[in-house]
Amino acid sequence: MSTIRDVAKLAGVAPITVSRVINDSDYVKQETRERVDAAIEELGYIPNTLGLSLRSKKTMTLAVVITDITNPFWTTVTRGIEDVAQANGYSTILCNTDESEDKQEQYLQMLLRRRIDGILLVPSSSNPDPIKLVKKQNIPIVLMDRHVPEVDVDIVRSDSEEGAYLITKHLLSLGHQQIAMLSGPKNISTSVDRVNGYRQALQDAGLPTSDEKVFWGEYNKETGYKMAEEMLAKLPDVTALVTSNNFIAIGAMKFFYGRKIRVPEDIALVTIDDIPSAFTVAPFFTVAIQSALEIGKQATQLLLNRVNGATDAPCQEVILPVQMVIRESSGKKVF
Amino acid sequence: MSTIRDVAKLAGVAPITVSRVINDSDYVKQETRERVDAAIEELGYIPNTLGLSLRSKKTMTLAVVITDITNPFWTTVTRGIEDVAQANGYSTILCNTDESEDKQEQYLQMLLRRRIDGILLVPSSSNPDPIKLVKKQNIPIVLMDRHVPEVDVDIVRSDSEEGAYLITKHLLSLGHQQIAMLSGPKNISTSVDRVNGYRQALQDAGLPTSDEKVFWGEYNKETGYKMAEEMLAKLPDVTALVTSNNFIAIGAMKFFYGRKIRVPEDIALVTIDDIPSAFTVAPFFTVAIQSALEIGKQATQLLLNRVNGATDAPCQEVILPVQMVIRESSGKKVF
DNA sequence: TGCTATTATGGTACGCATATCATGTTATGC
DNA sequence: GCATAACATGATATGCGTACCATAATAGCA
Repeated sequence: MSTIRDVAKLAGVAPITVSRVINDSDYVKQETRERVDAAIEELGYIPNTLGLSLRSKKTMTLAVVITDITNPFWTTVTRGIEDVAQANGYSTILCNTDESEDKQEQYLQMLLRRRIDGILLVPSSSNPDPIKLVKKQNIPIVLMDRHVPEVDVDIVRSDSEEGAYLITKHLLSLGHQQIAMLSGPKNISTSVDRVNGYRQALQDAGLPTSDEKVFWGEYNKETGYKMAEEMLAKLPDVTALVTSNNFIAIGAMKFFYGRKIRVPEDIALVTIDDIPSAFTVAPFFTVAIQSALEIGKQATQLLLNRVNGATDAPCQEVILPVQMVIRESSGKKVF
Repeated sequence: MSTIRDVAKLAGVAPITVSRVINDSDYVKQETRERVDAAIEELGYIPNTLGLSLRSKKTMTLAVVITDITNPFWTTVTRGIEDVAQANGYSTILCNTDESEDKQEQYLQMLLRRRIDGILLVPSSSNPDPIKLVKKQNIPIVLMDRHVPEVDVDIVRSDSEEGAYLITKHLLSLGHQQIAMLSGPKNISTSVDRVNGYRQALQDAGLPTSDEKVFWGEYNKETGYKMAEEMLAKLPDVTALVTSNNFIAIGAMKFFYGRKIRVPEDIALVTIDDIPSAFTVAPFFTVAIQSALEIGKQATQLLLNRVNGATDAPCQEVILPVQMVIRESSGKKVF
């Protein structure tokens, strides 16, 4: 692979002149420019950004660290990130942690070694240490979706608590009194927030908020299934269900389907996080929708402000509103 | 951010000694090692791979260029790639072209500039030029899923033709004679192959293979919907449908659902590419399943063989078998 | 004791693009 | 015709980690 020196030699100029032609950064005589362009063409020269990055201490790269690449919610966030990054001349590296702290740790190390300019992170747990490590290296970082205690850091997230509150209230307004919650992990803030929103709604309605109605699991279909099973065994009187994300909802649905329990006739079901329309024939779930694209865009904008040094303002928390969409799964009024 | 020289100074040794400690690459006295480790710790030193890559001409990075990050088929392929890459000490950069040739071109340029070690590409069209460009730079490249004419290049793909052949034959075996095909784009090999498989099955059954029964669209839900609509208007006698991928199938289903046309009672439907179980309550489509994970793994293995210089064998084409799974959407025997 | 093998450490140069400074040439204005 | 501005090109140094070569101290052995 040829270098700028090869091009220079072939064109009979100094390397710096080639650089000037490529970047259009200074006076170059038309005739020289043509000679250089011809040499570039002939050699198939492609500039090497490694040398440049080494010198400029800029890689023009942002890292995106998400927890589940198979969840369209995150790929949509990623799309938002890519759009804003690209528009500002930045590339992105996408890393998938599978909700594993170990993988997250490994990826962060790798990214720091590569001197990427900034990180967009969905933390795989509430452990603040990995974030502290990044901050210590003075690499700008913005969290998405989940907050983490003990660190001062920019974050863009949806109002999980409000979302859960809204959909729970919707169930209450339909007349349900026995409402259970199938939640995500205890060490992820969104799970906790959503449980809190659910509890708040019950409390505001003057209903008890017993711990036994809350089930903690993972953000996936399998534990959704298991939690629904467990719930039914323990609490046969439950008439409505709040699930903490789309996969849990599908898992629960699968369980009910297998047991010939009808949704919403036998049990009403609402969830947070929509199932992307590409996968659904007819939207069915009553949901609190987070605007994934917006999370990605705003987080990236925030990050770029830091990266470009445009801001050294104190860290901020951007909380985006959620939107409730009422569909079939929550059913009609029950009295 | 500190450098190896800062560490060296603090530990009172030469930079190269620090390098030896970090990489465990040569004799270092225990006591020196401890001093260096302490200095690394104190400064929070993280090695910079840019300098190394510049010198070694290895970035230990593979690029993954896919066409649709929201399609779980591709994210599963990506997962397979990541697994094998990671196991061999390579990182991956994921790029999403949205089926756009322009975006693909841009990404390839960017990747070449970064001197990534190899590329795993799902070509966004049958245009061989972008691939020729990469080959000209001597960067190993492996295609996935789709073949492209006029270039000698490694490729790992499923047997699309066979898949379409199998599911069409299944429809024939159930007694259907009027079978239409909703296909992907004309300039993507998988679409063409699948149409060919469909035609072959009809031909083998002694049925005509008229062009008007084949509809060409995009690999997404929207054109699936539109093609179904168009198909019904033009060919009301059709009793069964082959769709070329999962999103087209869902789009068609949505159309039938809106028109209260029952699948499979009123029209049978089979497709290629499964809908991942995470999104489905009860699997419904009769499908020809491609093993996405396997495509990713084998493609990466092939690529790494080239990258490590283990092989300069002629390019090969790996064709993986597809598996037919019969479910409800194809219905029962009709006579 | 003297000699080779092992252990331990350092100096220099390199890869690539460009910032900075320097120099030379042509055009412009009065 | 001369000073100044605009145009045009180049030499050198830099960032970071390590390959390569060199040196020195210690250990092992005859």
